[in-house]
Amino acid sequence: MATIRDVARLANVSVATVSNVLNSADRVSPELAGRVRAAMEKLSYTPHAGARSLRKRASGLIGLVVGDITNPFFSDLFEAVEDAAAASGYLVLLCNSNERSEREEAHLRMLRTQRIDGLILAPTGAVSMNRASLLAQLEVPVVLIDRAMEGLGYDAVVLDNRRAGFEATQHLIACGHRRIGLVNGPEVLRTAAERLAGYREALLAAGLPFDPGLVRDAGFREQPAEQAMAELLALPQPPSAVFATNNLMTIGVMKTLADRGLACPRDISMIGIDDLPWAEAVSPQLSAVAQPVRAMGEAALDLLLRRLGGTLQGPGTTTVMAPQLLIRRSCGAPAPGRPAHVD
Amino acid sequence: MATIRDVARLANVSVATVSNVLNSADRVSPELAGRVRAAMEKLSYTPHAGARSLRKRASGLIGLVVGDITNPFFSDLFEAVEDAAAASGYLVLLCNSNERSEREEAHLRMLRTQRIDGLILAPTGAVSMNRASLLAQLEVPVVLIDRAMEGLGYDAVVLDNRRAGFEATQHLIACGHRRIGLVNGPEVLRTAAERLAGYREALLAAGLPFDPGLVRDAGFREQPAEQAMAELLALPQPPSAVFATNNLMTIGVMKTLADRGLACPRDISMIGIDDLPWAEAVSPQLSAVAQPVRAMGEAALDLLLRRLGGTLQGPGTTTVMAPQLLIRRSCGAPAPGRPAHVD
DNA sequence: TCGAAATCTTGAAACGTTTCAACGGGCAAC
DNA sequence: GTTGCCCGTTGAAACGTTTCAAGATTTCGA
Repeated sequence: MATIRDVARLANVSVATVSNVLNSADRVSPELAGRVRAAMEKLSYTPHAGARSLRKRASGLIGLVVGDITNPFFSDLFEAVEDAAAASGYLVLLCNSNERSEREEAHLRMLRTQRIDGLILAPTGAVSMNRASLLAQLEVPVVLIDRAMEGLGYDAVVLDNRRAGFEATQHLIACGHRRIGLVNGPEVLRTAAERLAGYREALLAAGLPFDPGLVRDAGFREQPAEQAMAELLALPQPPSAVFATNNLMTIGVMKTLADRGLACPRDISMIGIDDLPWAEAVSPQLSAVAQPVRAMGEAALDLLLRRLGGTLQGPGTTTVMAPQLLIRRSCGAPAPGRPAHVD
Repeated sequence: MATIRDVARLANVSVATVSNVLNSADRVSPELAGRVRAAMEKLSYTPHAGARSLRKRASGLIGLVVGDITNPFFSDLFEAVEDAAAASGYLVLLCNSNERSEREEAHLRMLRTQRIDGLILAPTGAVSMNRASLLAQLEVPVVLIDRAMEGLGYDAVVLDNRRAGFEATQHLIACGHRRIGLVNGPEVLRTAAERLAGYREALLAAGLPFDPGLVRDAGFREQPAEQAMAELLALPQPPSAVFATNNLMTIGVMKTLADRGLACPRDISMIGIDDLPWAEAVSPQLSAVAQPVRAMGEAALDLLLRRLGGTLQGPGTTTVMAPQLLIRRSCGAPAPGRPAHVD
């Protein structure tokens, strides 16, 4: 494979000149630049990223670590981040921790040996001390997404979880429901706690009682959500609507409904947080509170780039993004501007 | 950040020795090795991948380029490849071309700059000459997945597409259908052509006529599939079942059905290629011909590693994987061992 | 006890870049 | 015609590793 020396030799210039046309093109005269570019073309020269990163002390790499790339939220996130990063000349290193913190830590180490310039992290579970120190050792800017980690001083981009919980619940109430099941994540996680708070707030605002028996912790996972939904249905007085606070649990809930032959909104209504790519492909089309994933990814990368560029300094900021209520047909209300669904 | 020199200094040995404990641990005496490891620990030393790759002429990086990471097939594939690669000490660089060949080519250049050791490629669309030469310039082993590219001599891992088409169609026929719509990809792609061939073969085997009016090219994409399904429904004599040859088109078809308020299998039956994570969460649960994605990813990586290790030599081989028919409830046949679905 | 062989350790070169100080030549000002 | 400056170009050092030949030490057999 051709090196920069080969190019220099062929173009009859010094190695430094070739490097200059690559990096600061204006420092070299048009004539030489032309010769150099021709030589590069002819040899189909491609610089060696390792060597470059060694000398420049910057790799052009950005790490993105997510819990489950199979989850549409994260794959959309990757897409958004990669697009934005490419526009700024960065390459994104995706790490999939499978929601296991050992894997996540192994990945962080890997990213350190790659000398990434910055990291976007969707932390899985709670913050161990171990992980905090791994992050610190990275010695690069870190932006948290989806879940904030307090006290570490990192920038974060998160959903307005309280509002998401509020709007979903409020919509259900507006559709006439008074007993609303909540399939939530573990309350030790801030996201789950806030979504629950929003739920309670909407109940309160409508003068409805809060019944703890209607809320279940399904760990933000699909299987437990199936189980949780089954429990809710087995209640002496089951809810007439259910609200699942993430997409995995939405699927779990739907599975249980499908198993029982129950249809929305005929038998029970439902709404979830996170839109799903196939939400409009099922009958009835699924209402949801969507996260602005793309915008979140872009915001995170923007924060990171500003830290890298030095434009942004000081303690970490938290960017809160507004959820978006998508009214479709799973809660009994007609979608705006469309005739009601006839069963 | 600590370098190998710092470690050497602290452990009071030479740089070469430190390198030896890192690479060929048995070449160094237990005592020194202990000192060195302690020093590394104390300095929390992490090697510099760039420098290493520069010297070793091997980066430990494997490229994976896919058309759409948002597609469950590809995100599952990434997961499988990453798991297997991690087990062999490789890091996977994921590139998402968004099904645009310019992006794909940009990515290939990027990967060359990174000096990847090998590439797994799910080619988008047809093979341009341009891309063939980019691949050649990589100068590393390449394994194709999902779609083979003939004449380039690369290893490939593909589904037995003919059989997938055959089994899906046969199942529909077994459920009593005689007019079966086919929402297919463009026949210029081998995968689409073969799936069509399987469809025709099943028809033939059952003594049913082949009606070209029942097959549509929806470009393997969702939107066109919606349209195609609408056309099929508008036929004077619409099909009683439809077979979509990938997951995106399955969603498109379902959307059209949902829009029309049509249910499976009550109003029309359907089956798709590619299983979907939520196939069991919808009513009725969706039958499908699944690709063994994990096994395919592992096979591809295995091929790659064997090329890298020199165990595998000579012209490229093609590994054909068997599809798996998942009978659920969207075609009217009762799932085995379960009572029929009552509507 | 000596020499040879085996084992461990190390200095130095090399990998492909970027960067920086220094150089040379042309040109304007005096 | 000299001085000084600016601009484009370059040689060489440095980045953090691995590798290899050679040096040092130990082991063993004769």
